Amino acid sequence: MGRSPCCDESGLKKGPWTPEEDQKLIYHIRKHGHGSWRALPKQAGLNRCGKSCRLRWTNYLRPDIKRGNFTAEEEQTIINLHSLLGNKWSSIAGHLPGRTDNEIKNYWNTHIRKKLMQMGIDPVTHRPRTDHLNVLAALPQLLAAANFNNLLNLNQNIQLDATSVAKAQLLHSMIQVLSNNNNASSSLETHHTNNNNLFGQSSFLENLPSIGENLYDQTQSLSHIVNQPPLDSFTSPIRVVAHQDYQNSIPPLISASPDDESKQTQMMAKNKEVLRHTDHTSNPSSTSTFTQDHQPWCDVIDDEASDSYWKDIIEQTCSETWPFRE
DNA sequence: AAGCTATACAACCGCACTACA
DNA sequence: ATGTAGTGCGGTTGTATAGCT
Repeated sequence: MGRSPCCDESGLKKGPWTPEEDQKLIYHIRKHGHGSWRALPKQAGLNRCGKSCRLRWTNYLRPDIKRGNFTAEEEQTIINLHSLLGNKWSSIAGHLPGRTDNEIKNYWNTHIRKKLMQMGIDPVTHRPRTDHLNVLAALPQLLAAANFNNLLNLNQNIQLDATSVAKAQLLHSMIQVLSNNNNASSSLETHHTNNNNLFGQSSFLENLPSIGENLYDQTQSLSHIVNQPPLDSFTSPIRVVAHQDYQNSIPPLISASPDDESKQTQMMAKNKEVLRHTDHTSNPSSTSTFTQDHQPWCDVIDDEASDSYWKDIIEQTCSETWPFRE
């Protein structure tokens, strides 16, 4: 059960590999296989520990490694899988042939994570990074979104796409926050007082309840029509506690109670089970299917870049809440 | 042009686990 | 039952380089 002391030896070289070292390692492995990693450095004439050789080979020199930029599909797959698996980089790598866990981890930390944060998505939870002050800050956009009738014209278009549902869900959740915090008018008024231009109209506060109810009604009726949680209840960052709960009350934007957390945990387990049964191979086609079936909310939004007010909502919400982010 | 800062990525560290003697 | 070797894995660090002042 002990730990390997392989790297404890002194005198072994550390740091970046030289092309000569790479050549030695490649030549040796091609000729003899890696066999025992511990014995390899000596046999190959390398002044490195076996662990270092193994890492260099598996992360960089292996012939089946796919170098170069990640494709949009790969990026999408990573996001989807990360929302289900968390930081299980090796598991994620199993779904991306030719990519290593280290490469995916680095790409996540340097690109995707930042991207999600800029969109107002918490890269850990895959939920919107909002609190009520953010929602308030985004209210100008919400007001614009009150023009929502086009989107929600159910008489004309009963076949709602995922994008519409995602938008409805976002609004729905924001409105819930408003409703929950409507009593906290002191905070609202403070905000209002300090930001006279925030709402752009002095009568905003008086109109707020009716605006909220209107949107609430619309999104509420939408959820009834859809007759299922608006998005995959796990993949969507705005989580739905349970179907019946969703129909009877506004779902919480971010679960706060232990009970909600336990439901979410159950949901996560269920989704992982589904993933295990539907996507347990590493072949690209299954990954592709997964990607399409579980397109996350953030990308639904992203796909609709033309809907600028939605992007504005996300961006402003994000910028108001996390002034310290990159 | 020089210095500073941020970013990206390769490599390392250390814990956990399995297999085996 | 116990200790060691081997390996997997996630987190962290180091370094080269691009971008900015």
